[in-house]
Amino acid sequence: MPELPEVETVARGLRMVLPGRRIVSVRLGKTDFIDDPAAIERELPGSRIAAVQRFGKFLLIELERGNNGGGAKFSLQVHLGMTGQIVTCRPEARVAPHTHVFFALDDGRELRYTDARRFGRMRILANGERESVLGEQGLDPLEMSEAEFRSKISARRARIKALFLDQHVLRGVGNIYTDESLWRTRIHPKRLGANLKKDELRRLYRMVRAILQEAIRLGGSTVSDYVDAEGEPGEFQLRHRVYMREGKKCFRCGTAIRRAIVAGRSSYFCPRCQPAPRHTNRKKSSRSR
DNA sequence: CTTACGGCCTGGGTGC
DNA sequence: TGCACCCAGGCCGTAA
Repeated sequence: MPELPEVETVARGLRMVLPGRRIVSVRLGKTDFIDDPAAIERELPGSRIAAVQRFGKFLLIELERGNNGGGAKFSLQVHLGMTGQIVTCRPEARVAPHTHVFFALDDGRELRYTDARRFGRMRILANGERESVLGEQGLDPLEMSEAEFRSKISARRARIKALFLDQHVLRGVGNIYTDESLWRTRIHPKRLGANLKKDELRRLYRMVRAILQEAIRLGGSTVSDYVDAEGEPGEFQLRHRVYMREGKKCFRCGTAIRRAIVAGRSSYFCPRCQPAPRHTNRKKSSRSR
C-alpha cells in the first residue's frame, strides 16, 4: 500500500529518468480511475516533463505544453491507491496484467501505469487548480515542526489513529506507518488526540518522522503489490513490528498482538504495551440524573 | 462544526 | 474444481 515512503521512492526513481523527456504518445486501457481521459489524450502528447514531485501520497508529474520553450505549465496528478504501480521500461517489455496507461517517451522508453484494483486516481491539474487542491492537505510529516504537530493533534478529540490517517491532518501517513509509530511510542490507537500528554506527542512526533525516513531509506514497504519505478520491491516490511502481526508475540513483551477496527481500518497493537484509554465510547450513563 | 460509521468501488487470497 | 466472503484506501452520505 503506497504511503509516503513508497510514493517518495517512486518519485525519486522517476526523477532519475523523466525530467527533460517529452511524451510522444498516450495509449489508455480502462479509464474509470481517470477524471477526464479525453483530456489526458489531448494534453499530454507533445508535452515535456519538467520535474517529478511528491505531495503527501500524490505523485505530481510537472509538464510544459508542446510549444518549444515557455509552454504553459500543468501537472499530471497520480494517486497510487492500493495497488497502483508506475514504472518505466522498454516498450517491448512484457505488459503486466491490469496495465491501463502507456506513455511513449522521446528516448524510446515507455512509462506505464498498472493498477489491479483501480483504487488509484489520475487527473490533470491546471496551474490554477494547484493551490485549491493541494492546499487542503495537512502537514508534511517530514517538514512540520514539533509545535505545529502538537497543536494540530491536541486540538482534536478524534482518535489518534483517525487523525493520523486523515490526510487533512498529516499528508502521506497511512495505515502501516501509523500502527508502527503508535506501537513504538506505546500509544493505543483509540487514544484521543486531545488526551495525549505533551511528552507522548513529542515521542510520537519524533517517531513518525524517524520511521518514515528509515522506510524511505529502505525503499518503502512491500506488503502485496508495491514496487518502485524500476519494478523492485521495498524492504521496510522486514522492520515492521506490529503491522499484520495479529496473534504473533509482541517484540517487546511477548503478549499476542491484537487486531481491532479503529477509524474503519485494521489496527494492530500490543494490548499490554499500548494500554487502552479508560472510556472510549461514553454511553449514556445509567447512573446520574 | 466535529466525529463515527457504513457503503461503495475492484479483484486476489482464503477457506469450505 | 468452484464460489462466497473478506479486505484494502479514499470518499461520500448520514446520524448523533
